[in-house]
Amino acid sequence: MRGRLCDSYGVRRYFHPDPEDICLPEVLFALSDATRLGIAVDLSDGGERTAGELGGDIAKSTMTHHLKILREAGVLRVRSEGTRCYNSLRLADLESRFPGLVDQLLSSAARCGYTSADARR
Amino acid sequence: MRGRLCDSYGVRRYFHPDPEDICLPEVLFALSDATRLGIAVDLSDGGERTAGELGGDIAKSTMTHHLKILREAGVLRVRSEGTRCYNSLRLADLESRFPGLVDQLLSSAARCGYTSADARR
DNA sequence: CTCAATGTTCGGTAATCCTAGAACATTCAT
DNA sequence: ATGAATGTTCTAGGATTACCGAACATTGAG
Repeated sequence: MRGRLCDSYGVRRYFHPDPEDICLPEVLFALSDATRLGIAVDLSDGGERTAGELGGDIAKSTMTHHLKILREAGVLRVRSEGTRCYNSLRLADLESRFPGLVDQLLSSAARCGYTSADARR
Repeated sequence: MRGRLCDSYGVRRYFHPDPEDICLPEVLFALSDATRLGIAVDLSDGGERTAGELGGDIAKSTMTHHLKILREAGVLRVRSEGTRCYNSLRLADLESRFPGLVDQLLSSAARCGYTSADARR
C-alpha cells in the first residue's frame, strides 16, 4: 500500500471554522499580510475565484498556504468543483460576528490600493 | 568610556511614523495579538496609560516589546514624563487614514471581550 | 488508460516573533 | 549621594511564518 498525502479520497475536505468560532485576532492576522489582504479585497465583490486567478507569480504552494490561513481564520470559504476550488469571502458570517467591520476593513484596504495583483509583482 | 544601551541621554526618543506612513497590514498585524488588541481596547476611551497600568503579569520587557510594535505601526503615541511614559491611541491619525475603521475594530474587539486584563492572566 | 490541469502535502531554509531574565538608563524623592 | 520606580536594551531559546521546489492526489478530457 502506497502512502497517501491527502487525507481523503473523495471530494477534498477543507476545515472551515463555525461562525461563532471565528476569532478577531486570527482574522486580523490573516489580513495583516499584503498578499492575503489583496486577495480579500479582490473577493470583496462577493465573487468566487480559483487560486490560479488570485495568485500570479507566487508559487502554487505559497498560494495554498495563504488561502489556508484565510480559510482557517474564517475569512474564506472554499468550494471544490472538479479539479478547481473556488474561494469566496464569508461576508455574511463575518458581518454577523463583527458587524460593520469587514466592510470598513476591505474598503480601507481597497482605498490603500491592495489587490490580489500584489501577488503578481 | 562605558558602553551605553540607550541611544540618548536627555528625554527618551521614540519613533512614531508620520500619519501618511501608517500602513494597514502593519496596523492589522499589531492588533492581531490578543495582548496588544486588549491594550488598544483599554485605551479606546482616549485616555493615557503607563506600561505598568496596561501590563500585569507579563514581564516588563515583553510589555516594552508589545508597545513598541503598536507604536511603530502607528497605533499608539507615547509621551514620557518623568520616569513614566504615557501611552495613548492615535485616534485622530488612524481615523483620517482609515475612516471609520478603528472604531469598528475596537468596538468589535470590546464586544469580544478583549481587554488589557488579558495580559494579566 | 493516459495526460493535462489544478491544488495539496512534504521537506527545508531564512526570517520574524513571543517571551523573559539580566543589566542598564533616567528621573524623582529623600 | 543614594535608592526606589519606571521603562529600555541586550541576549537567547523556542515557536511560528513566508517562501519555494519536488512529489503526490484528484478530476476531467481524449
